[in-house]
Amino acid sequence: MVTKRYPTSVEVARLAGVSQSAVSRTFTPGASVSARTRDKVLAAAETLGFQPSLIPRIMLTDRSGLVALVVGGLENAFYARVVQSFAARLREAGNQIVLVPVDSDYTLDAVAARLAQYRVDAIVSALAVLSQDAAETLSASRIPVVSFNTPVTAARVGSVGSDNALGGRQAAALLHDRGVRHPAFIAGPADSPASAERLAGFRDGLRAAGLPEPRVAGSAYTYEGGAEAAMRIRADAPVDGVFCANDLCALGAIDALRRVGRRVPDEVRVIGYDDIPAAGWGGYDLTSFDQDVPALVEAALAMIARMSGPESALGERVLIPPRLIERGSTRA
Amino acid sequence: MVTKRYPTSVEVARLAGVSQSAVSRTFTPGASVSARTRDKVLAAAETLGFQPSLIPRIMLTDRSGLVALVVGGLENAFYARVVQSFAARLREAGNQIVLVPVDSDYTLDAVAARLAQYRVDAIVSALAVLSQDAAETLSASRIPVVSFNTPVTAARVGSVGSDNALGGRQAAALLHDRGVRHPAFIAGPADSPASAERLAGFRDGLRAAGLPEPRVAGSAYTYEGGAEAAMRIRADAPVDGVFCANDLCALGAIDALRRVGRRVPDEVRVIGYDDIPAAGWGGYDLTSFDQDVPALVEAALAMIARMSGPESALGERVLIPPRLIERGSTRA
DNA sequence: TTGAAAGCGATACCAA
DNA sequence: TTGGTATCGCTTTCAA
Repeated sequence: MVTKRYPTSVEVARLAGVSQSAVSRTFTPGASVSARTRDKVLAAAETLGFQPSLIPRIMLTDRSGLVALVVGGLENAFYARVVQSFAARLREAGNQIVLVPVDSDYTLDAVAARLAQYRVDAIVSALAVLSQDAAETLSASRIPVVSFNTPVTAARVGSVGSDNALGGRQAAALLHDRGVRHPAFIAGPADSPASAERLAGFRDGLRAAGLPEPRVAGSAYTYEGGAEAAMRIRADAPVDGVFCANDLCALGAIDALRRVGRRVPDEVRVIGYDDIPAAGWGGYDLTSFDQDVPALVEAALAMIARMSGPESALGERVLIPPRLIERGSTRA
Repeated sequence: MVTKRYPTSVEVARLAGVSQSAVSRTFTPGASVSARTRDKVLAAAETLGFQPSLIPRIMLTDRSGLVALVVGGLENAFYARVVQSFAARLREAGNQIVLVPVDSDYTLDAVAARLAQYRVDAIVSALAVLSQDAAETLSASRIPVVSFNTPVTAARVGSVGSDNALGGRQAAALLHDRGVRHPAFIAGPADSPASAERLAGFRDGLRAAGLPEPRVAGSAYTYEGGAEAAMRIRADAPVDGVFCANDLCALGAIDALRRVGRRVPDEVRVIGYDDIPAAGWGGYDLTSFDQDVPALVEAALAMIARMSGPESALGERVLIPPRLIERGSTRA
């Protein structure tokens, strides 16, 4: 025999000697119930351990109060912070987070369908890379989608991101100011739009400062990737300033450079992106860009609210200016 | 006017010219439908963009397929890994994760009620500290609860954790072996059971090795906390070996010690716990304990399965032996 | 203020 | 293989 798990409003009503409707009203803020009835109901509910189910309400309203957060790579502290920030704001709004960690785009199709079946109210993709195909799959679910740091064009899909080009330009200006003559860029995955935008801005800034084209090496947005890329760049040419697509890469690069005897920042200046906690740690003291996660999250939620209305905002994009956090890794 | 968000099986049935039951069967694996009917249904479903709702099924079965994961401090890479590991296994089982980041115990009461209303199938608490009160709140929800790294006693609440005492003993043995004479322990928060157990084991091990009682300083399981604690210990006495309650503390301690000119590992050996990625980074090369997250997760899921049955396992506890990962911070 | 009754959108059983 | 119908636990009219 299957154990009955939850008491229902009917059982509470029976115990309290009132109608089921009375129970429902007691748990509906602002409904009209007499104090006497309410007390009886609450007493009965207490005895039975009754918690009104939210499920029927979802059925009635098609709104679940669930917001899906699709993430890859929580090991990057930046995304951990994004999740925390979302969580805090969504909780204030009474929503729950459905976390969907994803390894690659491949699993995203199945995920989108599943989320639709749960009637989630919105999907936030915090994937470093979101393919156009995947975006369209999500778009087809008719659920408002906001993509973090990946501009995509599809109906009911908006995007919010750091102003990467601006950050890139600032990085170039700072390195120039610190006397760098031979700049390099350690990129993220080839298909990462954020990395591409940071590089584009970096190039613009270098050009404006009269500096040469940067050496470029790709990595994987990871510590190890940054270390390898730094070695490839170094074998290539004399480099005295490196802008990295994110902090994890930058930390790997710093360690790799030091391992082969290059001094940071004395011989090579390094800049990262994200301002993760480790950037401030003793041995690194990494100059970086704070993406302003709270502002990003705020913008994402506002966009979702707009898209949840009858008319669907299409392809909207919001950029948040990053804040340069200067530390020791760019000392002149 | 409210926009209708999702097409229903009735609408699909009408369009396909079949009964609603036929639609349901088409989407029920292993149900008997003729190929002809199924094709008509699928075509209609495709046109309308129909995805069968999971909500009615939850109502019928009281099983949502939702598992709640309560976490504090995702900024600790260890918990990020725990979440990823859970996610992977739960997805295989067809479950979704409801992520509940929590700042303190205080919010946990509201959280438990909310989760009960969503009819989540289980709750996993990966909080570093779970008070007895909070455990009882969760227990009262009648939902199976598994607590990570925090032994608690309450009905339907089990716990899974690293064998912290064993780790502590191994840490003592290793330090002794490396010639340490003046040991210290940097603890987590005063109410953290994991920290207390690691310390207890460490004390046992030191005693067995004929070493003196360790100096002890509390911290907050953070980088900054570890740095401060290291300074307090140092002001106190000559210390040449430090076992830290977790890696984050250990990294902070290493940086703080080096800042004041102590050489690690030459003058002071350091051991952490968790084996987070940063432990392997160049400047640190921190010896640590791998808690074996996959095994912990496996054990937690098995426990949940047992508790979901009719009879509720009470206060069960499973310990997983940690693996010592020796690196440069404990070179003799 | 209260109770009765009609849905919400699926599943599952029953006859046909 | 099919279609009709009861059912899950609520919220929401509608009368009383």
